[in-house]
Amino acid sequence: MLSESYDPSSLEGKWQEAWEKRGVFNAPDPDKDPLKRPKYYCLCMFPYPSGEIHMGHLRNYSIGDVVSRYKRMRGFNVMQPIGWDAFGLPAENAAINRGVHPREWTLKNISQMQRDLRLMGIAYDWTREVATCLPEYYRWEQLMFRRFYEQGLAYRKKGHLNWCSNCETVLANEQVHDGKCWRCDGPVTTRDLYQWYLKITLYADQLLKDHEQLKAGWPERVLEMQRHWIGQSEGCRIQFAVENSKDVIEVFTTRPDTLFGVNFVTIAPTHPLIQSLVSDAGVKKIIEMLSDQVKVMDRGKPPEKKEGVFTGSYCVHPITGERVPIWVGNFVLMEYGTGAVMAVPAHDERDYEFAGLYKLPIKVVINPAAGAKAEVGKAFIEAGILVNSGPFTGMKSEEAKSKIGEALEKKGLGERTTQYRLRDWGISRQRYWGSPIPVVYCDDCGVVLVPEKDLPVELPKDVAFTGKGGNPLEKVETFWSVLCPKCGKNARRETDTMDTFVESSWYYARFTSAQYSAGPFEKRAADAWLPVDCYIGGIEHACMHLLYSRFFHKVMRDWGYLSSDEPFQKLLTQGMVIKDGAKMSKSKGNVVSPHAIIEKFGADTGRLFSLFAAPPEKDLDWNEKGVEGCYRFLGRVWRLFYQFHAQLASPAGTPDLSSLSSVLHVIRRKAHWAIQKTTDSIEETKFNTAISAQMELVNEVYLLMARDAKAFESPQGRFVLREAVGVLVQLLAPFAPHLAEELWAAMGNQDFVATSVWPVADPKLLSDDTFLLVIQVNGKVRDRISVARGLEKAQVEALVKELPKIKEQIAGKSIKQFVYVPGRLANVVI
RNA sequence: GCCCAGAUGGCGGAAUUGGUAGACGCGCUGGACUCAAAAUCCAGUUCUCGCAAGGGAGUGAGAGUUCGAUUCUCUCUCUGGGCACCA
Repeated sequence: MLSESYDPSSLEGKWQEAWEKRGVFNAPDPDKDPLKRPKYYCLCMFPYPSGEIHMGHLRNYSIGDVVSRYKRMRGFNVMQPIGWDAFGLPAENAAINRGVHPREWTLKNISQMQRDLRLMGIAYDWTREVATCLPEYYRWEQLMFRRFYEQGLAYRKKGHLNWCSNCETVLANEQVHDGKCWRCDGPVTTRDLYQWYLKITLYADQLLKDHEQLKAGWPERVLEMQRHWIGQSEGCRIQFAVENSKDVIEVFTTRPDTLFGVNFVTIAPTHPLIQSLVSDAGVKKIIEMLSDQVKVMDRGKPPEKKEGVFTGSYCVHPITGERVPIWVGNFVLMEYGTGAVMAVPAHDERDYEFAGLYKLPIKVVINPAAGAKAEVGKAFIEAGILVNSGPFTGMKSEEAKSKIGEALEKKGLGERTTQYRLRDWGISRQRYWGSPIPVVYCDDCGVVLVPEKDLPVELPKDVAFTGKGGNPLEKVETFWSVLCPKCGKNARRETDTMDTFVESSWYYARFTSAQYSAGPFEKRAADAWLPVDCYIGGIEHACMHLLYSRFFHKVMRDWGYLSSDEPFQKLLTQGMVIKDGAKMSKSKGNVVSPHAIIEKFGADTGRLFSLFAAPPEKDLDWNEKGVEGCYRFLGRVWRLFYQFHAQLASPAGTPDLSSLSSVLHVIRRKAHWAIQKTTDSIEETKFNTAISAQMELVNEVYLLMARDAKAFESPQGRFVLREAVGVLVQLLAPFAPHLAEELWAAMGNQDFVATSVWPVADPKLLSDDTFLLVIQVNGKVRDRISVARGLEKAQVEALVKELPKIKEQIAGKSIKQFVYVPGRLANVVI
């Protein structure tokens, strides 16, 4: 028995329970699906369990839920899992600030957020839930680390690293924002530490090339960002022998064609050869100064002005044999290329500026090609024709690039290579709350992997969190004091833990067989489910997470763990939730809690608004009035249904539909139009327009009700009404699933609307015999008439010319042209 | 500085990809219902001139292509995001 007014609180919990009890959203593996449906793996980026769900989550999961509920109704075997990205710094900070153990804090947050997600009614397969902080999960990561190491894909090196003294942890370059720690905003200094690295650079080429496979499903701007992040450039490594020394300075250049224009070589202040090249103590000091500046630059800020100093040493030009002075420049980065550049001031802007600053010679070796022009007082950086370049004079830049490269290769003084901007991924973190790196250091044996049988290396529970003095694990002797697995002597366990991006690099694969206990995941299941068909999350992950997981996927493929090349077929990046012009955040005090919204209006309303207010990829402006509007719409649906629920409660029979009254015909057409529009909009991931189509359908029915209340009483009227309302309920099901389920049941259906078959529009009801012809004169709309389809241009022209309004316009003027677009408009050009 | 994205009523946003600009929602105005209010239903709502019929302007600014431009091209301004002396 339906209540008179829409009361979400009385029905949402009921349906959530019913779905879960019947396991409606639990997906059998595709190769074991009794219904043999095609698979659809829909995944939202899993949350960090920070405590409460926020609006960004509500939005993210509402989007994912529309996709997965829609696909299910379209006949797919949909798997939408959920889990927890549960390692990370906030838990450790909570331990420091509030004395709660990170594990307790995290697990408590998880159970809180599980409740929240259930309240939202998201269609999750809870049987596949994972939490990355549990040994059942991270043990496999340790196993994979072993493989990385065994295959030379993991290595240790001392690095010049960003150090946050606040968090007492190393930060990746990309985790430093404005010279501050991205998480705590504390100041960043530098430190030299041994770190574990994963060789993502080895896959740079593939990560770039396989963009080809992603073109159709990923937003172009994300690919663009990754392209820049990987930063491929073709060029040459060239060796400049240091005069009177065995040392060699190697440079990388994308312009070997300008080799004869080298006036000097500039090396980074942190270049390893500095000590041997610079003798004078005063000069050393300046270089130290420069070196400090480069450290600043490493953190994201270029030096205000170029500075440099002559080392006093020379090197030898690889082809001409000329003496080339060696300078140190504060703008040369040790991290990119070789830490040294050949300076060609005539054809490089930075070198030009530097040469001007220190009054260095500028030798022109490229002339503009015919038609092009060089500007006076500037470097000519484009390609052209070589001059003053010995045997290469007269060649075009492109040709010279390969010819000079060849010549260098012959002499053994250079090679053509591809250079990447991408750096290897440092994964060591000096933190407690992460997966231990399964390594032991032995004085005799060196680096020794923890044997597979001893995995997982579990985090000790009894640890003190003071917030001072580095990683708490270093103070747990029972943890780090171990016997060498190889020789049995006293040894020391690695106390660094892994970057949490490691966990999120393969969780999507774990979901395919979350309970599997013989490996990270079962190959059969992974191959059955992967790649993820639709991956949904924030654009901020464009370069880090989305590159790391692509890298992991390829490595796992090469190990034979799975067979696909790419993890995510389609990527949907969603915008931020904004309120009063700023991102919703605690610090800004403009947070609206999803809880409050669910309590006041129900989950359906919250979901609906987050989908209606903006298309997914755009920022969403939170507006309480708009939320009320969505609530009103659902109420309108409810009242419409309530008014007729006696008629709607059972099937309407099959009356003759060939002679419908015009109002009923209009309703039918609108219902089928709404099916088509909603379907198209969802396919294009424009959920806002899908919802507006449903609103239009409701408005149409209301209008008829107001004008001809008895129209629905005839057998045909009953049929049309039931068809329209039934369609509406189904179209609404991915957006407002609880309400839809309630009304579906009230229509006498025994199954769930969630598993019902998505309606299909009747094409006959989508087109019309006539259309509204727009008539323009010189491109300006002057009239509109309804005309039959299929008229010839001449017929239309005759028709148009007789219209009084048009006659008036063309009186006394000659017609230059008559444009007719069938089905749309006519334009009279006078 | 470089790269990417964007700019449409009072507001959030539509527009079949070159063909009626402003769907849908919010807000506002008026009406019905009510003793009244709320809720609900109906109507109107880009600006501007006009009593009206009707005219004019209009998608950040300026130019261009076209019968026709929110859509394509160029220049500029602003906003958001990313990267940064990348050789």
